Parts: sequence; structure tokens; C-alpha cells
Amino acid sequence: MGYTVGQVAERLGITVYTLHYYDKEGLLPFVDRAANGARVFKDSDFRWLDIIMALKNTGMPLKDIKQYVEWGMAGDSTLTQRFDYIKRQKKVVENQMEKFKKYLELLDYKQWYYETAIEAGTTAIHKQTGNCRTAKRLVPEIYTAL
Amino acid sequence: MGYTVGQVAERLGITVYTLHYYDKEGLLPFVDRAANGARVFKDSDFRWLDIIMALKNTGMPLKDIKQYVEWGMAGDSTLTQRFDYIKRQKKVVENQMEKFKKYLELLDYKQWYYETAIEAGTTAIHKQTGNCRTAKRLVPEIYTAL
DNA sequence: ATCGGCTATAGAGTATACTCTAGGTTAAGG
DNA sequence: CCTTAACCTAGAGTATACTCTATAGCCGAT
Repeated sequence: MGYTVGQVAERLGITVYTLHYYDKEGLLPFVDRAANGARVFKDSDFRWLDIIMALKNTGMPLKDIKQYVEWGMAGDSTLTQRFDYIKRQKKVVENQMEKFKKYLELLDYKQWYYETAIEAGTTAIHKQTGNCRTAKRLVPEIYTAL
Repeated sequence: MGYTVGQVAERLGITVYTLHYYDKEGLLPFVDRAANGARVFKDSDFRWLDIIMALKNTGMPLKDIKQYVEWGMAGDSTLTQRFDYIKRQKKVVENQMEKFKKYLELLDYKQWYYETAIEAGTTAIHKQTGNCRTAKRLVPEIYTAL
């Protein structure tokens, strides 16, 4: 029912230092304390931690995550703010995924590029126009269109 | 045929400062110089810049991007290194996209959570077990399983 | 009772990636 | 000719997110 920083850190795959830092930065106002001052994480705190880590890993700065947590602590009066916040971040992640798809296309092309260059022993193979190998694959749009 | 830092910066959507910084860090050894010392970017340099920006935007640290550029400058003797490098980064991006899908699921759930909470005027609606609204949607696996 | 291992705080140090300032040169336009 | 706006370098400053050190308290086991 109660977890120490050490246990939580291990579960999240981060260090105790980092958890202390997050707490210092105001990201963990929901965490209880034992009589001796030690942090006591509840099961329900993992709901908070999961959304915090998700936001962090999608590029949200800590100060913006803090804003979300503060709205959460404020209760029902901030429901629309939190709704808008989540919708906005969803868009951010969706856009990011679109970009990643394009990067993946470029990396795919590059992989093929080196694969064929290794076969030929030189990248010069890709400079020959009308080469049957290069004809098989077009330079992806992303190139110079990024 | 030749472009200034300013033109390149605008095209890439970054500042001239950043380009200078990248050059200082050794990421742009392929860029020519005019007699007066001014950088002159060629059309073909955009190939480099596109892959550099793609790597950067997928989380690759600059020093690792530098390694790739150096291998590129070294010529055909580094083909297999570059091939392996690209394959590795492809895996990284693929894994990242998998994670993003899970984050998106969580954000989807959260959006629904606030949507229904706003309707009800309180998040308490989600605490009632057997509630017909909450029954419609399960807490995504990602929650506490992240 | 004391040792090891956990907890705590405050504050210093590090890494990364910019971001800007200062001081100077160069090239085009009025 | 002179101003304006671009370019250059070196180096200082900033923001973010840790990461660690120093110092101290608490608690279970030998």
C-alpha cells in the first residue's frame, strides 16, 4: 500500500535523485509523508506518475507538467483547463508521430543506400544515372523537402 | 547554387546562431567557404542537413551525429559503420513510435475522462463502480503498466 | 549499541544545446 | 563616401534536466 522513493524509482526506471528533483520542482505534491519525513507513495500515485512520465517522454517541459499537476490538485474547478491541455498534447504527439514516419522513410532509404553501396563497394554506384539499382528506389520526398 | 547561412537557417527553420554552433561542433565539415571566409552552402549540402536534422529530431545527441558526418567524410571505407548506424537509429525511432502509440492511448483515455467529468461537473463520476459511463471504457493498460 | 542501508535536505556540479554579445570585416544601395 | 545589413570569430550567458556531495536522521539486524 505504501512505497518508498527507492521502490518507485526502480519501478519507473529512474533514479531516486530524479524523483527528489521532481518533488523539489513541485511535480509531486500528491505524495504523502511518514512521521519521520520519508515520502510514502500510494498505489493511486502511480496514476499521477504514469501521466507525468508520459508527458515528459513526449517532450513536455517539467514546468508545464507542473501546471497540469497543480490543476489536478485544485480539483473540479480546473476540468476544462485539463481537458484542453490533454487535447493540445495529443495533437503534439500526433504531429510528432507524423514527423517520425517521415524520418523513418528517410532512414529506410539510407539503409537501402548503404546496403547497395556496400554490395558495390562504393557510394559512387548511386551517382550513375539510369543505374538499375538506383532506379528501383526514389529518393524520398523528405530529402530537401523537410 | 550557393546559399548563405541566413538562407539555410530560414529554410531549416533554425537560427543562424544554431548553424554557427553546429559548425563549431564539427557537424558541417562539408560546407565550403568564400574567399572572405563566408560559408557557402551547396545544393548537395541539403542532403547532409536533412539527415542531420532528422537524426537530431529523433533524439540523437550532436556528438553522435558528428560521428556519422565524420564517417561520411571519410568515404567508402566507413560504409558498414554507416549502415549499422542507420539500422540502429531506425530501431530507436521504431521503438519510440511504439511508445508514442501507448502515450497516445493514455492521452485518449484522459481526454475521454475529462470530457465525461466536465459533463458531470466532477471527476467523482469516475469513482462510482458500475457507472454506465465508466463502464464504456477501460483504463488503458499503459496505466501502471508503463 | 553500532553498523549498514535506507531515508532526508540544501546546494553545488555537469551535460547538452543553444543563444547572445562584442568586436570586427565585407558588399550592396542611396 | 557612408550607412545598413549581412557575414565572421571567440567567448560568455542561459535553460533544462538532471546528478551528485555533504551532512544528518531513522531503523532493522548482529
